[in-house]
Amino acid sequence: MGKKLKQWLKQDKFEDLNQEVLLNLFITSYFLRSKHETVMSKFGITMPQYNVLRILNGIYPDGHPRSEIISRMIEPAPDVTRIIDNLIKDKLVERYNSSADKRLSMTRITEKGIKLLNQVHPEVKALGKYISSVLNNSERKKLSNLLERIYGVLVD
Amino acid sequence: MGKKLKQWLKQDKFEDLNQEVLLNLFITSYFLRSKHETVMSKFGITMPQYNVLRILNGIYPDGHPRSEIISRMIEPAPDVTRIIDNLIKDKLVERYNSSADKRLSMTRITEKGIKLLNQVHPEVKALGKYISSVLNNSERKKLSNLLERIYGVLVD
DNA sequence: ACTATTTTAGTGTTATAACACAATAATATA
DNA sequence: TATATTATTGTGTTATAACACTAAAATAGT
Repeated sequence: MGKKLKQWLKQDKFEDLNQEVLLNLFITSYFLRSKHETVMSKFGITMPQYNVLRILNGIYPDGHPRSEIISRMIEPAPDVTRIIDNLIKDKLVERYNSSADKRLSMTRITEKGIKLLNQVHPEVKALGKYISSVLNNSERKKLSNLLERIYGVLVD
Repeated sequence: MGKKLKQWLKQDKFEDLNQEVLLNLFITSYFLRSKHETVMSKFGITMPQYNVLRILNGIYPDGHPRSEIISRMIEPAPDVTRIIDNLIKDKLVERYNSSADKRLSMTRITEKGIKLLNQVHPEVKALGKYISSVLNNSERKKLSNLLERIYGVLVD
């Protein structure tokens, strides 16, 4: 119990169970995010960029205003403007103006962006399969449920 | 099931259970890290800085070489040199040379650093109590166990 | 209809992170 | 012992993140 945690941190005791959960959560997230980033870098994009592409792909052929993109991100980034700027440089997305609300700066994914996403997708899915290789169906459901209860109060 | 996740991402369906677990993990980690960072910023330090202080506190009055600090971090940072530089500016840690191995740049926490850590500690613990307010004892143990099994292969 | 407030985007600046590289010391090998 | 390899740290550079601020347009209130 807590053996892996001890190995990771080279530490042999912890404050209490809460701290143990907290640390395990951070470590697991870091572990998986690293793997994720490795995949993304193979395609020349970063995690936040992938996130934006994924969101825009969901509403293609329409686009989203900047604020909407932020609110749909896993980790809302304050600097989405520059993330989009960089995606535009690579022609993976494009900006256009909303006729309804002139303040809004809309962004939509391009065909090149979709093509890239389709290449990335299988590798992301393979990464997901790793999880099912270590946890069975009911365990994954249980884990998902426990996690949602932690951040759940926020979205109540 | 997956209701909170849907609310967070404003998305109504997911690839599969693996993706659901992955997303919930990232979101929960982000959620807790944000709370953590808010606490830290009240004391004028960042998360990586807190991490280093916590590690050095564990071996006080001795110190650790840079490489050892990195290997004990939750998220190993490549740029620990500068993190330490900043901590030295605030006199929270200090450098000294190892007589055994002249390559090593040792760092130890100062009394001021320990004092700060003692102030931060109750607030971090309060954050931990949040977890026990939403998950009971056996649930936290279960969660911890499931998480360790995900990153566990790495430290085998 | 006019004014105040709110929402939204982008920019400028500073700090931090990521990555490659150089320098020095220890260790391994011949 | 002499040399090659490895380990460790620090620096230089570039890119990204964080934060405050400005400007413009929409909305609310009078």
